[in-house]
Amino acid sequence: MNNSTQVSIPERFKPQEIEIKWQNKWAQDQTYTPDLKRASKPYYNLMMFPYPSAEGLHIGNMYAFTGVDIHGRFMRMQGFDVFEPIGLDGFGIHSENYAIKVGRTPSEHAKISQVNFYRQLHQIGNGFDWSKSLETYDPDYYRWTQWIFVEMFKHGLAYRAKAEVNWCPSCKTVLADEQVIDSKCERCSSAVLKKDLEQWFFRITAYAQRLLQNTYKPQFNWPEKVKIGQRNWIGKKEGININYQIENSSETVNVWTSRPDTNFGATFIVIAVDHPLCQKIVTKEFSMKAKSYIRIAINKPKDIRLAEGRLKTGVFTGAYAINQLNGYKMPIWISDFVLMDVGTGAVVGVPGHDKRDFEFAHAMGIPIKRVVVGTDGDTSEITRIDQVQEEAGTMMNSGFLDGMYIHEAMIKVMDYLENKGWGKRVTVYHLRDWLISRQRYWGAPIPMIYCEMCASEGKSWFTSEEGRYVGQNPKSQISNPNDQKIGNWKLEIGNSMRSMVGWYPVPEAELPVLLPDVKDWKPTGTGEGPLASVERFYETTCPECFGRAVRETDVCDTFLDSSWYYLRYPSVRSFEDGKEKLDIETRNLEVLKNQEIKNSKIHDQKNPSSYFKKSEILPWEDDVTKKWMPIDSYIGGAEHTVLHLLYTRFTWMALKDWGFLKVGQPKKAEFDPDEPFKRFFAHGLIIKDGAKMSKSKGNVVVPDELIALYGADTLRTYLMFLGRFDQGGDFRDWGIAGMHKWLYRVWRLVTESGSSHQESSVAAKKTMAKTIKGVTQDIERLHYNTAIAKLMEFTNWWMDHKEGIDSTIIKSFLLMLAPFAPHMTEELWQQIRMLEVEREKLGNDSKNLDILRNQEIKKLRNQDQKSPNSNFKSIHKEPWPTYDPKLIIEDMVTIIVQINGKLRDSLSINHEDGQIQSIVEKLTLNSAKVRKWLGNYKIKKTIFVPGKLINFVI
RNA sequence: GCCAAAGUGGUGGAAUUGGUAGACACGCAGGUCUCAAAAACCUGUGGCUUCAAAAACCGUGAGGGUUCGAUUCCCUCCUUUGGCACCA
Repeated sequence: MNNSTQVSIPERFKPQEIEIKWQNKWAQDQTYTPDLKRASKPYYNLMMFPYPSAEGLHIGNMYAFTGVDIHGRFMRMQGFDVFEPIGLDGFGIHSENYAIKVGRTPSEHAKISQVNFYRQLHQIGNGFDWSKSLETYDPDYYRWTQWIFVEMFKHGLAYRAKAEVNWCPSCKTVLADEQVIDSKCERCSSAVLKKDLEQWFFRITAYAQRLLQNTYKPQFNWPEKVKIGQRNWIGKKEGININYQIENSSETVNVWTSRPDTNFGATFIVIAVDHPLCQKIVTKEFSMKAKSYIRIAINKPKDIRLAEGRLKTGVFTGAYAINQLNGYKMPIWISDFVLMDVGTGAVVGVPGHDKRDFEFAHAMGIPIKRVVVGTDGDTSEITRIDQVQEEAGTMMNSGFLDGMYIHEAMIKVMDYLENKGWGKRVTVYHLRDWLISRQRYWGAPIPMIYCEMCASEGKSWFTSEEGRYVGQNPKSQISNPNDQKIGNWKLEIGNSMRSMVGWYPVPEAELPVLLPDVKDWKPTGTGEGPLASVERFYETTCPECFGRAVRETDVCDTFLDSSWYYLRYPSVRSFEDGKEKLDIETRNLEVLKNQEIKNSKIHDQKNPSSYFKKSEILPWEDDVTKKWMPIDSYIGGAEHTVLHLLYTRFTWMALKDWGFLKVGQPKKAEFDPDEPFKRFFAHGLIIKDGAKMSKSKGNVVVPDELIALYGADTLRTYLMFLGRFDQGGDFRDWGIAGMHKWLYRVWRLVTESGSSHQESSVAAKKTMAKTIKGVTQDIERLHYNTAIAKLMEFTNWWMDHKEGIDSTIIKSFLLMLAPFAPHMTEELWQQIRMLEVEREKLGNDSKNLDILRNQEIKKLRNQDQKSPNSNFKSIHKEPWPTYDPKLIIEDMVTIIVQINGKLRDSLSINHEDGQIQSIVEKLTLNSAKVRKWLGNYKIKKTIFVPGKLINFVI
């Protein structure tokens, strides 16, 4: 450039050095550790915690966490006390299988992967509060998971019932759905069978109505598609249960239908292969055929049945049910397309108005009756599937319903059936109860004890002193103002009492039930979990009669672990200052020691009132919970938008109903305290080469190498630039270098102009004002990709106008870049601040500034990280930049000139004139271009949008 | 089959409520600097017609509609992705 030897050489951009330095500084400064008790503007920024897989954190996790972190950093700069915790959802089948594969126990493996995950989570540069991290396999955590199970039980929401599992006869073990491939075992390829097992369920259906209703409240700030997902899953349907008398029998068949309006067209009944009536009503003539059909159908795996498509099979029972409406004799069939666990396990067939019923009737030669006329007016007989009339219409061939529109007929016929005592209106839900039991090892043991002795006497916890006490005073535990919403509490208890004979929850003082270390376990061959072969685990004494008893050996579904973790974060036990969190082993020992002490006291606690006393000891601190709940923002993957969120909402509601949860109350109606999340946002997925990343496809990208090469700042910014945060993006390796180039350019622009101190030009101020406005709006909407684009636009402008940019503008720019590239911006920010301090001391003696600057940078770099710097204030705690709205108003506007809606010219005009149609019209019509296009045509119409557009219609 | 989301240059993607389609980037091409290379910087880059410029025309999965004007709203269809699945 010039001959001067004094030109300062910009400091090289060394992300690896800078990043570690600032991560340490932030930790020392506790930049991201809010005072949970004293925070004045709490903002709980929650992200879905990761499932620690074998490979470690992958780029998809990093994408999600970075997006959430940017939101958190933005809110912090808006003046909020942001709490952003992280943890590990570490129980579950994948960890268990992987551990088996590498020959470790799951807990050994968990320790290794925990170290790896936390290392990776540190290096991505998120503003995590590391003093509050948790792991679901930590006894200190699952103690409370078990406590929630116990409370579910005590409140009648946990019960046992039979449910089908996948069973591999060769491995003698239960398989998860995902371990079944083409109805064969993933490990040994033998055919998978179905097996009925007694399992634990949570009665989430008792909350179905409330879970549904809340989604319609205006405060329910979730994306529409996620709301729809929740509603469809709950799947509320109004219908009627009809009891049909079986001819020549004392039995009746009970059928639920949502279309009783078409009941005059019912010509048959179908019951499930495992319906109890199968044993009772089949006539001798048909019994052989029926038995063989049932035997084959009952073991037919689900996917084989699916592969057979809509092909309808079935057997006639020989029995008939009478349709009371018209006396029609409906043959009763048995078929595998009817499922026992849906509705009443029986269907009434109306083949004229249901395609599936038509297929069945058609295949079996059952008569088809038309009872509805659609808009096409077709009243002919229905002989082809495309004639099946499922849409709305008018009734015919339906006695007293004839001529009515179906909706009117629906009400009339339901009233009629109810009046006659033949049916009863019933609302059903697609939602089924939550299956908690897993016949596995790596999970929280279900904290229940079964006592054979008590069972033989018909006793259970519900007949114990404590159980009776709670049972008599349900209201003392439930603070639910709208009780009918959760169903009849006493009834639930009643239901549980009957099926729970012999069962006792592990006394709270004995929790946690520790998962024993097992070096080698084998399937028991009975369908029980691996713990069933660990004698020292399952052998115990009955809390009631002190006789020999056994523990439940199933473990909890991991969805239970993740249904309450956000409640634990703010109350995670802090260990002594300066001490690292205890590792699992040490903590296990600690808990064991406590348990010994507890065990010795356990049986002193026979006084029922102690139950209530103990309920004061909770997994959370009331004051902290009240301050931070409900969650301000929850962001997570779209794949969890149904199950995880539904279970979480249910757990929250239950804990709240029982009075365990003290929630912050809204001042107006800005949020709903009945819901755990004020706002939920679903981010998109990162794909690679057009497909979701998965190990089997071999397209998993690991962030470590990329961070080593480019630094976390580059990777973060690149990931956020790929596409809109709610839509995900396609990861390509070659794009990241471009992002690195840009950040380096920013580095150079800032360091090069660091020593200049001229005034900003008006143009620069305007450009920055526009940038602040745009970037702020984009970040608020989580449109990070366009926010980055706007910052890039600014740097492009900067390149051409270096002389007009002062440190105020540079600082605004760095503040906006800070959430994306937190390390680099911190470094540059601190350099500028030091320089400013020095400049104040020296006055504007520019001669020495370059030298000074280099000295300061050296100082900064070599700063002893251990010595606290009282002057330090992180860029991440600085307020977000603001702008003067007056600067946004452009002097000149561009008016688009259209003729018949096509762009023909544009006109630059000053802002005021651009608002006035007559001026714009006059100027436009003067333009030669426009005159050429108008020719001799007459202008029929002129459309004018002030400041934007004028359109002549000719 | 049902539910949800999406389809825009060679590529990833932009385009508040309908108002300049392709912002920003990647890639590519040409250039400056250099002995050379890298880095950096500059210029160009939807298609088509054209030596070029200017200009016109075509263009947001396909077809139709509403409108002065449609990537945006409506209808039909096709394709892709995710979820559920014989749900009575």
